[in-house]
Amino acid sequence: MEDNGRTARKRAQILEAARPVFLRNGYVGASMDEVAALASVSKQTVYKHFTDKEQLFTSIIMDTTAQVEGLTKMITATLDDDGDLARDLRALARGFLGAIMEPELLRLRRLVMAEAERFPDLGRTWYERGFERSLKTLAAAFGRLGERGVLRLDDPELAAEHFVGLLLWIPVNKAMFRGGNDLYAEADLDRLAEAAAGAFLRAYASPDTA
Amino acid sequence: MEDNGRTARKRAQILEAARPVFLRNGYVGASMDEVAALASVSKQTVYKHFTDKEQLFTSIIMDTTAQVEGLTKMITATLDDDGDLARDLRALARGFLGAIMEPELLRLRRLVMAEAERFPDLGRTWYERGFERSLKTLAAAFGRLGERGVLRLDDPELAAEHFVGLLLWIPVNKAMFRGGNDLYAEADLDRLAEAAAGAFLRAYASPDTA
DNA sequence: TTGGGGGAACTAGACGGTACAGTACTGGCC
DNA sequence: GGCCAGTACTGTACCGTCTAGTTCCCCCAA
Repeated sequence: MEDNGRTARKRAQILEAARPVFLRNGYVGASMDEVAALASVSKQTVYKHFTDKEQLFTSIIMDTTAQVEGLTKMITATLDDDGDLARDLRALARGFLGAIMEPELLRLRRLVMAEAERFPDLGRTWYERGFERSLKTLAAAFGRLGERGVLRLDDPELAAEHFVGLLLWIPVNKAMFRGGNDLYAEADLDRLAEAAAGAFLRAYASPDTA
Repeated sequence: MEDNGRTARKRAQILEAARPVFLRNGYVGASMDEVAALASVSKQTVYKHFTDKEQLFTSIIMDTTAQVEGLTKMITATLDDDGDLARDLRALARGFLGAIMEPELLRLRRLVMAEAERFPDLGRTWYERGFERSLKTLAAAFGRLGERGVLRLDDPELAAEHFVGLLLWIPVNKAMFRGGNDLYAEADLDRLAEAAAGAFLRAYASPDTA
C-alpha cells in the first residue's frame, strides 16, 4: 500500500502541506503558491500531480473519509461484549465525543460544510461515507441489543440518531461557532458523555433491566 | 421606526442585495462590485454606508439575530399553557424544526461557521444571541414544568440541550452537508418532531404522569 | 400652497495596487 | 538526459479611492 516511489512521496508531501492551507482559509482563500512553498515543491510539480486547484481540494477531503474505520470498530467492540450496558454506553459516548471533537476533524467539518454548495458531491460523499456509515453501524449494534431484549426499540436507526443527537449537538455546535480549540476539558467531555448515555438509557432501556 | 428617507432606503437596498452574494460565495468570494450592481447602487454609495467589506459582512449577520425573538415566544407560548404535555412538546418540536430548517437560515449558519475562525466575535455573538438564548428560554420553561412535577429533571439546562439534540442533530447535519433545499417534506418533519418529543418524554417525564 | 435653491447623497466608471491560477522558461542536481 | 526548484510571466479579479457630473430632498419665501 505504501508506495514510497519519488512520485508518491511528492504527492503525499503536497497533500500534507495543502491540508492546513485549505483548512485555514477555505477553498477560495487558499493559495496554490502557498501550498507549493509549504510543501517545498515547485508549482510545476503541484500541477503535475493535481490537474487544478479543485482536484487538489477534493483529494484532500476524500483522503480523510478513511478515518471512520476507527469509529465503526469502536462501536462494535464496545457494544457487542455482553457487559454492563450502562458502562458500555458511557464508554462509547466518551469515545465518540473524543473522536469528533478532534480540532483537525472539526476544521474539516467546517470546510466541507462551507463548500457544500460549491462542491455538492463532496458534501454528499463526506456525509455518506462518514456520517451515515457510522450511524448505520451504531444502528446495527443497537438492533442486536434490541433482539437480546436489553433495549426496547422499534426503529434502531432512530435510536442511533437520538444517541448521537443527545451526545453531540451541543458540543459540536459550540465548537463550530467558537473558533477556539480548548473549549472543553477532559472532565467536561466525561460529564457530557455520561449525561447523554444516561438520558439515552432512560428513553430506550427495557423496563425489566432497570 | 421605519425611516424611509433615501439614506435608510439605500442602506436597506444594499444589505438586501449583499446577503445573497455573501451567502453564495462566502466572505472571500463575495465581490463588492457585485453587491453594488445587484443593489442598483454605485460602489461609492456602498462605501458611504459601510466602511469596508468586513463591516458590511458583520452588519448582514448581526441583522439576523433578531429572528430569535420568534423562537423564544413560541417556547413560552407552547409550554406554559397547562395543556397536554405530550401534545405541546410535539408542537414545540415541530415549530423549532420548521424554523431552523428554513433554507435562508441554514445558509447563514453555514456562512457563520465557515468564517468563525476569521471573525471570532461574529461566531461567538451569533452563538450567544441565537443558540444560547433560545436554549436558556427552553431551560427556564422546562424548569417550571419540573417544579410543577410534570418533568423529572435535576438540570433544566441539560434537559433543554437534550431536547434540541434529539430533534435537530440529524436533519441539520443532513442539510448542512447536502446543499439541496428540498431534503424533507412536511410529513418528514412531522415524523422527526414526534420521534424526538417521544424520546424526550421517555427520558424526562415524571413516572407518575405516564 | 407652491416653487425654486442649496447642498447632501447618488451614479458611473476609471484607476492603482495587490493577489492569484496556471503556464513557461532556466539552470542545477542526480 | 530527465526531473525538479525557482521564478518570471500572463491574464484576470477585486478592494477601496477618486473624479465629475446628476438627482433627490427639505426648507423657506412668495
